[in-house]
Amino acid sequence: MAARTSPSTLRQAPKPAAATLNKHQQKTQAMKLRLLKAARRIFTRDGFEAARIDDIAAAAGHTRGAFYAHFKTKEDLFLALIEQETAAHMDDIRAKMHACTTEQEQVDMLRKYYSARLADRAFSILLIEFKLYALRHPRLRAHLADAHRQIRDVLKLGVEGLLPAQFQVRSESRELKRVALESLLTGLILENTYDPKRISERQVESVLGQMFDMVQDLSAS
Amino acid sequence: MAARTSPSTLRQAPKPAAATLNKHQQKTQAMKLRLLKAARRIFTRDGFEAARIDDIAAAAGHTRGAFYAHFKTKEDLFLALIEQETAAHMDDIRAKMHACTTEQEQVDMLRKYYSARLADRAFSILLIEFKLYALRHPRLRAHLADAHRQIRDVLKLGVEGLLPAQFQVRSESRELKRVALESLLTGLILENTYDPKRISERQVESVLGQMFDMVQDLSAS
Amino acid sequence: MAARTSPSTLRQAPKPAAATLNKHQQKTQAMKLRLLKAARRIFTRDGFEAARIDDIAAAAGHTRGAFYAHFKTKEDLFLALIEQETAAHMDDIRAKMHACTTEQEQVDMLRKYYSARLADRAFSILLIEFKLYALRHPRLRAHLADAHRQIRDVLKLGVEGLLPAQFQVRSESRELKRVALESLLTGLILENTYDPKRISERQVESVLGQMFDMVQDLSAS
Amino acid sequence: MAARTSPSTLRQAPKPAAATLNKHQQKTQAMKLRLLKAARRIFTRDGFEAARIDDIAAAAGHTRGAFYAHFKTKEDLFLALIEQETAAHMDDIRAKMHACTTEQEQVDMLRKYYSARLADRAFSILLIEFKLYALRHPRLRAHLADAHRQIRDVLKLGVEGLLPAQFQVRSESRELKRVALESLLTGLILENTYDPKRISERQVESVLGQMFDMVQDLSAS
DNA sequence: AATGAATGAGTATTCATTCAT
DNA sequence: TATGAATGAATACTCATTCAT
Repeated sequence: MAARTSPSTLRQAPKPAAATLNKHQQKTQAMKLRLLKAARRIFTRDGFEAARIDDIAAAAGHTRGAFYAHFKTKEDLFLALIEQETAAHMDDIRAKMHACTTEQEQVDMLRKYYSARLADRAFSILLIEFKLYALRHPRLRAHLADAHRQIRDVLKLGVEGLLPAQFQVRSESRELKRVALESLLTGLILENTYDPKRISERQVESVLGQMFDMVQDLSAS
Repeated sequence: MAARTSPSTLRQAPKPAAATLNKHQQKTQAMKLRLLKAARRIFTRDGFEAARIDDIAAAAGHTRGAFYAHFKTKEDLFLALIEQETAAHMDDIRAKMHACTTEQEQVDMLRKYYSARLADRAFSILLIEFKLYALRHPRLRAHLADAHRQIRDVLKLGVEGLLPAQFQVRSESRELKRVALESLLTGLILENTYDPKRISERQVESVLGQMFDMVQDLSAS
Repeated sequence: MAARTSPSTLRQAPKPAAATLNKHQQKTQAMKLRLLKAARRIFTRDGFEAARIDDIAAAAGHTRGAFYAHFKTKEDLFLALIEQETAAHMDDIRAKMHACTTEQEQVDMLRKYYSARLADRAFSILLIEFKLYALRHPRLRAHLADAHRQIRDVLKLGVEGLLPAQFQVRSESRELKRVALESLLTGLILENTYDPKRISERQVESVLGQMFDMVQDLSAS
Repeated sequence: MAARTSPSTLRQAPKPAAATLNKHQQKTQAMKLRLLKAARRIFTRDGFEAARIDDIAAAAGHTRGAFYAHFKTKEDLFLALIEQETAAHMDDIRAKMHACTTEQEQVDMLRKYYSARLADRAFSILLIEFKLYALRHPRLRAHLADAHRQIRDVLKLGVEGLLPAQFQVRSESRELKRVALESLLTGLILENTYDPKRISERQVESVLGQMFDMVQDLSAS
């Protein structure tokens, strides 16, 4: 019956959760993770639209039916994947933040983070494709964007307060800067992947780094 | 029939071209243009994959058959359209540059140009889709990127020397700045269209404007 | 498990039956009845093909597994339901017959019975669907028709002798009249449900009533 | 593009119609008829729901695509088939009417007509199934019933005035009698096909004949 | 050049049924 | 007996492309 994957599914109350899982639930959880792993592989390889459920299920060592026992639709799976990825990113940032002692270290860490996403361009491109898909399906767009935003919001809470001063300004302004950097990153990755001769990976990194430094001067409008 | 539209098809030696065309050729050329115009409308409305040949042909006042008499495939039409549009954009910039008398006017013109593209977001999105399509079809990617670059290069020659001082630095640096701004624009348009609640059109314009001003400080790497 | 439900399953030797049932068997029997009740609701609501096992099981307060512990297949359940209902109808008539004291009362009762079936059109339609299903599955048809007829025959015995004079003629003739009226009812219900504009419920009742009165003149052929 | 088959498609203005058809149109018409013939065979063999478009197309010597060039959907095809059959029946009645000299002959002819439909029970059963299908798809029901009614109405016009006196009463009453007889026929055919032991074909014919005679006394309600 | 009939590839999803617990 | 994860069969319809005129 594939319970609708809510943003919190994978991040339930930490205490009882993992501990309380009986054998059955553990198996279910494992299967879900296997499917997500397979989905990431197939989605990044073929793109969201071209990816076939059968391929994903097979990549997870099962058949179609198993997939539908865990996810309602292909979109649902994609959202779950985004959530997982976003959560992993957030956890990563959080961990690294804790390891920083000075504010400068934190700034450097964040710059590195954006640069690092270049290494995972396949996922960034997948995200672009998904947004395009949403745009072309108006009835879904609002719903998907909401779900997407919700995922970000829920996970962001855990990072709050850990960011260095210049990212602490008004929340609104902070978010705007983040969007600007992410959009730039998105655009650069697309261009670099489409035509590496026009802009190389090194150049993308350079532009991104400089923009990262400039962004502090951006004023919310 | 339907010769594969090469990048130069629409931009042949200007002088003999129109003159030498007999009535038959003129008719053919007119039909082709009508199809391209229709294609622009349908492609931006529905996207590449969802756009139907029938709709495009109908929008041009004909049926399928007419389409196939002028273009080999849907992809071929898509490519021709992108090429035509890219060329048109470049021509547009060149023309406006010529109309500028002071350096400040030129800077203002360029800022306006970027802002203006916000108004034609449908085409920007189609361009994203085009690049994504190219990425998912490796055999085409290199070819398309080359053709695309070639168009830009040919047309850029006419713009050279017209740009204001701060855009004149090393050509390489100038091109990098342009790519950075375009990428930012692309990313922002995508995000704004996908989720206007995350970043509004006004905010996109603001961010873009500020980046436009800052970009002079970008150093080529 | 789940023994194929034979026509006699629910009508075993009355005496030892209920008495001999131990707690376990009683529970089982109760569950079975709950499932049949749920099945009636779902089948009449959705039709045989569209009805989902999950819905039926859920309507009975359980899950799939419980269903398969009691019935071999969906078809098996369908058959059991038809059998139960047919038996119930016959029992109903018999009981009401007993309650009649004059011949006129009996005739009125019968007329009411036919009218009443209009109120339960959902079941009449399900019965049509059942017969159609049987027709499309030749291997089942003969078996089902036999079982169906057997039920009628067994239960009819109890009604014999209770019918008013004009229904007493030769049993063969009586049965023919009954079939004619039932067939007319079936056809009218189907048409009225399909297109109430062609024949309204009031008209159905009127036609049925007149035919009921005329039927005495029907001669067995 | 499969023009929506309107009730008049097959019965256009008689004079210019057949004559004006050019080779192309004649071919198209022939293909359509071939598909209808195939549809009748497959539909009556497998039933409406179970019949596969591919099978129908194949039976007509073509592939799916050819089918969709002539009919919008399976339902559309079915409606076209009903129209064709109804038209054929009407034509048949009309012709036979003309051949009658006395009123009594006409009544006998009509009685024979109803009896004759017994020979085409497969089609009657198909009609039952289709109505059931419509019932189970509420969003379609009204539309289908309307289309169905429209077909009957259009074709009925041609028979008007030809019917014997007792069928001439008020049109409303006449229609009700017709529905009653048809419903009875439907119900009897279903029962006879489901269980020939309960009511034989001979008995169906007998019952039908007697009802036919009685029907004159039916009063519209 | 243009028409339009014909081809045929391509797939997410539902659900009855089974099976391990 | 009951659960629920997993299996796998089954199918109408769209539309780019081709081809006979």
